[in-house]
Amino acid sequence: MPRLGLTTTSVVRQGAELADEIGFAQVSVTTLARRLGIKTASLYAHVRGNDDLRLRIAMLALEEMADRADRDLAGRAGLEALVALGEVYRGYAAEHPGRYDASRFPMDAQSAAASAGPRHAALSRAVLRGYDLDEAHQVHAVRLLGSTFHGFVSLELAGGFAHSRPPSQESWTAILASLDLILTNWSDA
Amino acid sequence: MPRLGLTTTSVVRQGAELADEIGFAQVSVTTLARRLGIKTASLYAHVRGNDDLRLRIAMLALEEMADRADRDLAGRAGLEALVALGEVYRGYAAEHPGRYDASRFPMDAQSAAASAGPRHAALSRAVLRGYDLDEAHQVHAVRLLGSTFHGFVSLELAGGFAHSRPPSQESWTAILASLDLILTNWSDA
DNA sequence: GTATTTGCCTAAGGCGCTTAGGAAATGTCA
DNA sequence: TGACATTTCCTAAGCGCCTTAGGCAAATAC
Repeated sequence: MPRLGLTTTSVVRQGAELADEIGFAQVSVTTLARRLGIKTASLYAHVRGNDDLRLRIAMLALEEMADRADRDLAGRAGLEALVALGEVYRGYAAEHPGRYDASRFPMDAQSAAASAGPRHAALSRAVLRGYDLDEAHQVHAVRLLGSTFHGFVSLELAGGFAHSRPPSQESWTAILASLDLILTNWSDA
Repeated sequence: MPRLGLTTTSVVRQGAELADEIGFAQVSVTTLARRLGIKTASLYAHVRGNDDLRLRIAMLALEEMADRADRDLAGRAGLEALVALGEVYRGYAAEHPGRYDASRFPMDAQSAAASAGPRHAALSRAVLRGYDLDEAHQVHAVRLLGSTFHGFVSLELAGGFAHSRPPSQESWTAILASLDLILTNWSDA
């Protein structure tokens, strides 16, 4: 029997692909093994089990999004940076819906700290540097960005805007403009 | 063997209770049957199966939230109504985390239309009546409210703000004020 | 070329979801 | 009240998924 030369890394990457194809909820050691053409039990050489597999896919997705944001935010500030960061999340969710869902996988504190989660908070703070917020307001602004981006993207992904006009892109643009307005005039609120 | 006199309604209500206690993800015909003190197979007299049970809990949660909003929005307008609507979702999630998670259960178009989902859209539009938005802008504003409320609440529920200062309540207040600012000055954006 | 490690296998136990069919409690109507 | 129909809950059984244990053969180390 020929070997495939799988590693933990490659198995997790294939798991992420599978998530994009059939949905993160359907990804398991069994469905992944089927796709890889091996027996389920064989996967246990690379992954501790079902939860471990799903957790690793989640970590991969968070890393990929952070990498993309690092790249797309370089050299941008203000509204331009805000739009770019939003586009990272929305674009990633559109291209990799399963991975995006995975990134919402609930993690224990240990894994969360080791994940790229903290990088994402730093990315929001980087965008906010282009606005004139003092330290006290900044935390709230970070949370506002996180809430709005995640909220919009997950509603869109779940099909919440699918059967209504106008297309969600218009709302997305309007919402980014609104956020810019808020951040510019934060002190008045 | 004594009968318990279960009905579909009572079974679903107990399922919702169970979701709040152990998390919606853990709710199934098996865990619910255990809690009710009956055999798993017996539940199939009241519910078509696992998915049906979870769907019905989701519909119940949506109805309950809409009822609560109807009650709390009565006689309020403007910022007051905005705060009240936000409080409905955040408060419901705090009191009934499992039910709130259930309300995010992905539904087919058929069930979504039959659910209280449309009532929620109407509730947002009711709040927006207190602001001076023309029809074209209103859709975007509805989506902004939905995104921000859902985004914040689900991040908070997932523990996203748990290990950071200041307490999320402060951010929530700040975010509501921001939304009010946006809605008041929407035309300028 | 031998020894070790590693990748994938088969076998098997346990549990959850679901269907089929039976028995007892409840409801209906003369 | 008593006969019948309905409903509720049961046991039994099949299937699929998750996981562990142990074996064999391919790759690697020396």
